[in-house]
Amino acid sequence: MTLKQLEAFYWAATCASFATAAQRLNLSISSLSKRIAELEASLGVPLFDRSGHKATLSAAGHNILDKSLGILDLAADLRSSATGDKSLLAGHCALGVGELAAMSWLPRLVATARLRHPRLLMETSIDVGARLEERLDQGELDFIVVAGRSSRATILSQPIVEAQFLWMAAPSLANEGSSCSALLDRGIPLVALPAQAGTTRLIDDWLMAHHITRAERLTCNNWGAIVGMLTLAVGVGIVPAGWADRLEQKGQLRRLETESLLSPFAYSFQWRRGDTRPLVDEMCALVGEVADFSQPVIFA
Amino acid sequence: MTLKQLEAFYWAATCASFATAAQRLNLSISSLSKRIAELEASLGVPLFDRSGHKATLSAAGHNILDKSLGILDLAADLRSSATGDKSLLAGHCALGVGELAAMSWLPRLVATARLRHPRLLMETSIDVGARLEERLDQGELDFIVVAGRSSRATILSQPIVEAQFLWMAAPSLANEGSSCSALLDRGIPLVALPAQAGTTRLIDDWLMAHHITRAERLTCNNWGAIVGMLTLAVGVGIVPAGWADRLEQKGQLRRLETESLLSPFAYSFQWRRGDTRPLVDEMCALVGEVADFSQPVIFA
DNA sequence: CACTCTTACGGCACCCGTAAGAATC
DNA sequence: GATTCTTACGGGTGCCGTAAGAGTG
Repeated sequence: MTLKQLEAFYWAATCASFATAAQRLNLSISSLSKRIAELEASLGVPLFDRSGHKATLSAAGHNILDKSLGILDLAADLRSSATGDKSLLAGHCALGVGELAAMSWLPRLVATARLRHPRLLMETSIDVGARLEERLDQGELDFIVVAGRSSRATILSQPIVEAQFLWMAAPSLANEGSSCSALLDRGIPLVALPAQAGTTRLIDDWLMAHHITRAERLTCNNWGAIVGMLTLAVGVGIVPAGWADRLEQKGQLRRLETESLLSPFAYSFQWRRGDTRPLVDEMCALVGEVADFSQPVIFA
Repeated sequence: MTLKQLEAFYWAATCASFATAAQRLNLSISSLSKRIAELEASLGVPLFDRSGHKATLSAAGHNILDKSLGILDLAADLRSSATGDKSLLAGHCALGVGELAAMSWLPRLVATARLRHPRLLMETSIDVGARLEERLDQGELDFIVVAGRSSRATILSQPIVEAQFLWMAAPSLANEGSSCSALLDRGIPLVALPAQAGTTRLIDDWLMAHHITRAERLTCNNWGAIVGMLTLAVGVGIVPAGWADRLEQKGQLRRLETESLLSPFAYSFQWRRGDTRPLVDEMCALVGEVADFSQPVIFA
């Protein structure tokens, strides 16, 4: 029994497939498979049930999963306490955020994390919340920061920050004091992210509350393009409050009147249940420090 | 970092020398040395201070000693819980007992242990208490069962059983009702174990209490020989109560009258502080079950 | 000189990745 | 056929023990 075998087993057991686990370990699938086979031989017990299409954890595998994680955690603890690098993370970290985060605080997060943990390699994925959740569940990502809480039992959520969105449109479309619902009623299209995105739920709630059902939708999976379309008077849409201020100062967009504000939109840090690595705690705290959707890093 | 390296480090750190540790691990000294060097390279910190004649734990080494033991314990726990062999010990176990135990309950202990833990190899050492304590402290033994408690800070003691000793002499030396002190006063020598033995302290206490100072002593480090000498009327001596009955029935020895009985003699299970392996708990319980000095396995 | 630990070295075994195979859906 | 995992195989690396070396008391 070796630490490598336990590590291979842990990732194979918690990821959706051996292929995913192998990728996380920078290992070939065959080597991972052999490591697990060796561990099974060493323990004298099959850890996976290979009868089906994909290998699933056996009862014996379930029994030792927690223990193997405990050993790996202790080993990491020993490593960090030996080097004296107080809580210095090292290795490899895969995270996912929405595009809005990518355009605002994600660069700060990576910069800060690299500063505090120079040995930590970070791999960031930008995608819509639903897909990130899927990838987190499959074990491809260590954590994600997305809108709302996850409904999956395998994913834990920690609220991090709230973002305020505002309805806006180009000055050419909306006079000062123009109402959002009036514009939508006039058939001006709604420019927004696709259905899987968290902000789309926010918009739907608002529309529902205002009994607006027949809004025409233009969807785009890129916030920069959406803001661009708004400035070019393609339609109306929502924009983070901080962005709205800047765009209004430049005269590119105008804030719309609404009967009620959009609800503050809660973003949460999400990670896999059972993942007790210090990495998760540290990154959650770090995200809590830097997460701020209101200030875009780059503004055309 | 590997489990083998941690194991090598743990034993090297807790044994008196690398040589002892290597022996416990069934490993050559050079391999052990290299494993430790590799661990140090992996952690980037010297774990031992090699400036002196013998390698001593460095501060960094002290820091990770507990953690490495924790990892090894968890690994052993995982191993046993995976195989389903509920609390089945395996591997190698070195123990030490006095000769009296060797002649009475030690065979029972080994037999019982082998029955419950077929994969456990046992290596028994018979010696006097002081030397066993020394060897336990040096890491050559896992546990010992000796008279009294240890005074060393590095050794923990758990009282196990009390043994009653009786003064006896050959019928040719002592008439029925003869007094022990009278015989000693008449210059009949005392036949006993050497000074390092626990029972010698018991005798000294008794002599002190009875103000007997000028007893002539014949020492021998073998109980069989001592009993033999007693039966051949070489002198007087003490014998475990159970033995006394048998010897008296056969007419080989006669119980002596005394003003006061020898104090009941407490034997204790002793192990190294910090050794939290299940092996220790299990063997302590096992010894508690079988330890009984009163019935010798073989009687001539 | 006795003792403890480290270094050099030859041999064996282990472990990795590529590539092909087996089994399921 | 696509996906998932396992098995065969060549190459390199790691790890062990023997033997010699270095340093201490």
